[in-house]
Amino acid sequence: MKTNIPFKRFSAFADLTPAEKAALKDLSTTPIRYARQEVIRHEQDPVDCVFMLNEGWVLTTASFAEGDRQALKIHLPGDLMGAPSLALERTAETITAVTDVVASKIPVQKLSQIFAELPRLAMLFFLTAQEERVILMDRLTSLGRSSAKQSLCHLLVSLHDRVAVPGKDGRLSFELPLTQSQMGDVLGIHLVHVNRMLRILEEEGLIVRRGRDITLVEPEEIRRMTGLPNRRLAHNIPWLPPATL
Amino acid sequence: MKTNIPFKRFSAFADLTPAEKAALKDLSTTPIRYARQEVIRHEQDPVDCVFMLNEGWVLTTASFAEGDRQALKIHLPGDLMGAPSLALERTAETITAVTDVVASKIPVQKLSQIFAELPRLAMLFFLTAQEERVILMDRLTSLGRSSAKQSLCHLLVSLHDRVAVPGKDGRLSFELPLTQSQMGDVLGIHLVHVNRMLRILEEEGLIVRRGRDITLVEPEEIRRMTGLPNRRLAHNIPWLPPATL
DNA sequence: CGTAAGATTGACAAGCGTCAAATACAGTGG
DNA sequence: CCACTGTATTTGACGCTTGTCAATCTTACG
Repeated sequence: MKTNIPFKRFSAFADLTPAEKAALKDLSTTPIRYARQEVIRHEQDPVDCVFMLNEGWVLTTASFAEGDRQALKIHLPGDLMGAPSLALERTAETITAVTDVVASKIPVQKLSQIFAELPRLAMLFFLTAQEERVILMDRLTSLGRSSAKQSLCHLLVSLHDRVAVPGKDGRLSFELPLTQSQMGDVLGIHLVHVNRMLRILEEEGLIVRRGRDITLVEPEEIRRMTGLPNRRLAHNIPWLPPATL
Repeated sequence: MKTNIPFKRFSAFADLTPAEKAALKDLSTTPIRYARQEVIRHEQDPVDCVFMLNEGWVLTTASFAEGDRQALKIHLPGDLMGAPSLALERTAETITAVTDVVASKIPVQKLSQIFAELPRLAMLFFLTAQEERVILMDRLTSLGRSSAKQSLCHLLVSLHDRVAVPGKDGRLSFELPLTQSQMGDVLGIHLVHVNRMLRILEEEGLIVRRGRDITLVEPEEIRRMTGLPNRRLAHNIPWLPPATL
């Protein structure tokens, strides 16, 4: 059940036809390498493309007054990056490489062409945007209604669900390349408090940390603690526009 | 420069052709009336339509543990409601009438038809979803990085920008049908604290309240206090798919 | 081996939540 | 028109979560 990395999230909604796969492959230009910490696109820049992330972790942030910033999205390979700014005159988000990264530009004209020629694919773009709204809505709920500890749990299970793979001991674990400061930017709390909460979760035996590796010992317990419902994506949506072969 | 209320936000991005206008008009079924406080759609319901709001104020919320809830969006006439849940098996959002409301259902099949036949309109739906993401991102920043007072300012200017009309004294003011408890749901703070912050803003001479009417005496000062940048929507986007006449 | 970035810890202060009670207001029925 | 009743607003007191400041310790890396 392995799919092409780019746009892998589309396959949740529908199986792509050859024509659709070809169009997606044709979408991006030459992949570009970015070093750790490098800014891929800065906020206030003019909008002329979106990005497809091929390798590495990327953080999208909005800057607030005086050095404070809020992380808006943690991007993993297969993610479309920078799309929200399509609606704006100037970019709202700074896109920064967390690790070494490979990404490719997608010119807006190419996106437009998809909408003109492959309506079902266009709908998948639309649905992915709605999915991102749901993710933001859940984060808003987490930030607004729960404690820092609960928000941290939400962050950890979300990442766990996206990237965890079985380790030697059979337990699911993953490498977390974010600094505690960056996690604070995601959660809207200060790094000192991130550290406190991580220590508490570790003392409670819910997680284990070794270097950058993190293991959720009790993933379902942690998920319960978030206070948020489990979302299930729509699959094989029956009402999509007809597929182009 | 008056436009049809439904989908009025589309006109920010492009001028609609007659065929596009006709398709939008054909989109919704018979308008339905909902009384104040009535639930239009409950979370966990199956997803079979979205809604167009024609009249009144609507609050979209997600429930958290034990009576706590987070407001995700304040809907005003012309807004598409319930779209994020299109990506899900079950609805994520409870849609509730704040005032008496008129809204119409849009079956998903009709939406699909638009994508199949009117690519430029499809792109406008896509861009509106991205705009909503930006709005959520700014709210996330506001919640995560600023004080309750600043968040409240953000809420007030946002509503001001959307609905304020000149009053007798020439100042812009508007009717705010939300209770302080509902405002707390929006801001992720408790109603008691909403009240405190409103009083402080009033003591500072930044706002004036009379019943449900609220006037921003110093709108630009309040906007500055939010700490967020002014966003400007893209206008007359040059790269849209060709229009269908 | 030296340096810088990140992690950790402690002490204290501030913002906001929580509880509780009083007041104002709107809608309803007599 | 008024009394009644539920809902929304307002205010005060107090405590907990989180922010802030500062110092130390660890790790990564040249």
